[in-house]
Amino acid sequence: MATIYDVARRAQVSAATVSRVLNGHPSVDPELAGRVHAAVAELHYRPNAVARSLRKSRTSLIAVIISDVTDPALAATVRGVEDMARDTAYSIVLCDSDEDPDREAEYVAAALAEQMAGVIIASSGRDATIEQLVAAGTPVVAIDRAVPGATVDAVLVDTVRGAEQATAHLIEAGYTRIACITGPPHLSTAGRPLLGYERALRSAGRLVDPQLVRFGTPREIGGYESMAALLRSAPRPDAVLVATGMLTIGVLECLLDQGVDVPGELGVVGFDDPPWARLANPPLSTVAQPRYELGNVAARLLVERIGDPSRPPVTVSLRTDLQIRASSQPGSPAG
Amino acid sequence: MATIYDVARRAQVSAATVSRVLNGHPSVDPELAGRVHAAVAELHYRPNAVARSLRKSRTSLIAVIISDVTDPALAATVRGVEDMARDTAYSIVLCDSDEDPDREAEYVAAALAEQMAGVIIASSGRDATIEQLVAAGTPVVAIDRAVPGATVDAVLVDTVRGAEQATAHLIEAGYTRIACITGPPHLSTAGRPLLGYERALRSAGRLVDPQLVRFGTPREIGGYESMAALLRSAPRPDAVLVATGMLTIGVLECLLDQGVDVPGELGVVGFDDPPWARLANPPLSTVAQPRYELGNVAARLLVERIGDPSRPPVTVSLRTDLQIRASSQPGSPAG
DNA sequence: CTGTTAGCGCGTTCAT
DNA sequence: ATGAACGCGCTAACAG
Repeated sequence: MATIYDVARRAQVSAATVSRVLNGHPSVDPELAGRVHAAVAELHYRPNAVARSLRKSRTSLIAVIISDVTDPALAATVRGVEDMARDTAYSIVLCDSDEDPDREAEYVAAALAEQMAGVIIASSGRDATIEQLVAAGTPVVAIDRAVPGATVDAVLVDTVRGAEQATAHLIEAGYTRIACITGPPHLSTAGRPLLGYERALRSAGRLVDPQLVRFGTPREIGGYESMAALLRSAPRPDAVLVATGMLTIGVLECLLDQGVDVPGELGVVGFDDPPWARLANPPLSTVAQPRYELGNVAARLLVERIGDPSRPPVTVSLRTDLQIRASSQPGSPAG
Repeated sequence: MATIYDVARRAQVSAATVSRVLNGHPSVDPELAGRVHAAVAELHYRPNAVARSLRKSRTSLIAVIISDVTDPALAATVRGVEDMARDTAYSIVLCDSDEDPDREAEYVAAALAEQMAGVIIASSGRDATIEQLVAAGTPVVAIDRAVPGATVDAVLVDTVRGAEQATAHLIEAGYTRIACITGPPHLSTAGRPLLGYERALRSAGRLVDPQLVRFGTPREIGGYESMAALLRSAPRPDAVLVATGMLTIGVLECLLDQGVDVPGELGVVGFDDPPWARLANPPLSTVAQPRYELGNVAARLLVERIGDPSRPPVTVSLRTDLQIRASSQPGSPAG
């Protein structure tokens, strides 16, 4: 590969001048600049980004630490980050942590070692991880999680309100024993929908029955098992709110296997609004989340912070959108 | 941040020794190694990966260039790459090209500028893109696409056979006017399933009616529009094979909107086998593809090639698995 | 086995 | 406005 010195020689200038031209430094003789550009083209010169990064102590890489890209909601978020990153000449490094704090810590360590420009992280909850980044002066944006002390920017979805609306809808539809299946209790992403669920019940003068609240393991299997447990309990619930898209799939698989009639025997509202929600049998009511926008906003905040590290941290909360379909309306024709 | 010299000073050794210890170089006095490790711990020293990369003219980054990570099939592939990459201490840089050759070229340029260790690419078809990588000596693995001249390693799914089996199944189920909706004609990923479809028809002594073959634009919308066009045509098809997961969603949306009875009025076999396939109304028959494994194998090949650039290129072909459900069996109870 | 030296390619002083 | 010199942090030669 040609270096900046090769270009300099060919253009009859110094390497410093080549550098200036390439970085759009203002005061350079147009004549020389022309020669430089010509030499660059002739040699197919491409600046070495690694050398530049070493010199500037900063790469143009943004780490995105999430649990798993195969979760469609997270893939959408990643895509939102990437589109913004591209516009601002950053590349993204994908880090799937599977909610494992140790793996998350490894990725954070890598981000530090690689001198990444910033990190967007859906933290599984160990505060020390984010603190390490902050301590190193690396710009961070937390997603899906409020950070205690608000030391960093954060972008989240108002799942409290989303769950509250969904639960209110189920109550209004006439369901009386409404269950809630959410994620592992140690994740804050699990607690927030639960809060909304409880809030709606209380607003309607209902009691919260602990028997009807289940904390599933992540992914489909958690939804499947939690639903199975609920069906075995007595008395059975007559409706269920499921707090993530992945859990929702497991719940529906369980209901299919058990031959439960939806929405007659059991009303269902899921989370996330995948394209197949209306193709399901019956069409599935969901709490739609702006996952792409979440990533996009997070990336914007990160880029802003890289540009101005002293800006006070902000927290952005995005709203959900309740999509009512047949699965939560007992009066409508069943599938 | 502490540098290798800080560690050297504190451990009373030279920087070279520190480097040797850190890189597991064989012959170093255990005594000195101990001092180095102690100093590393005390200073919280973390090697600067950028400096190392500059020195070695190679980073530990692998670029994964695909069309769009929000396609679940591609997300699974990316995950397959990442798991293998993690095991071998690489990080992955995600590049969504949206099938745009220009954007793809940009990402390739970035991979070169960033001195990435290798590239895994689902190329949209411009040969020059891959050639550029090869010319620069960057290890490449092509996925979902055979490369002319077999100059690089490739991993693909035998969609020819998958489509052939699916079509044969539709014929056997009694359908007589079987249509095929595939991707844009300029993508080789579109042509291969088509080939299998035609092959199955010919084997059964049927003619291939060009009216029944549609090349959709990518994503759901392409499936929707192609299906709508087929429904307007006369005589209508009585079955359809859809060659990608994203197109399949669009097709099903169209059928739902048009109130077409599946599988009675129209039999459907889709591609990819998402968890929701059995939750659909009616449960969807699909050609399941080993997408995770595809990425995993591609990553393994890439790592091998990085280790031994002279190894002759290989092409690996993975098999599909036909999942027969209600959508392609007119005899079974409709949804 | 260890230390000294050199240089990966670039951006940025400091002079001119 | 331009060029010379230096150093970002590390590892690979080479000596010893």
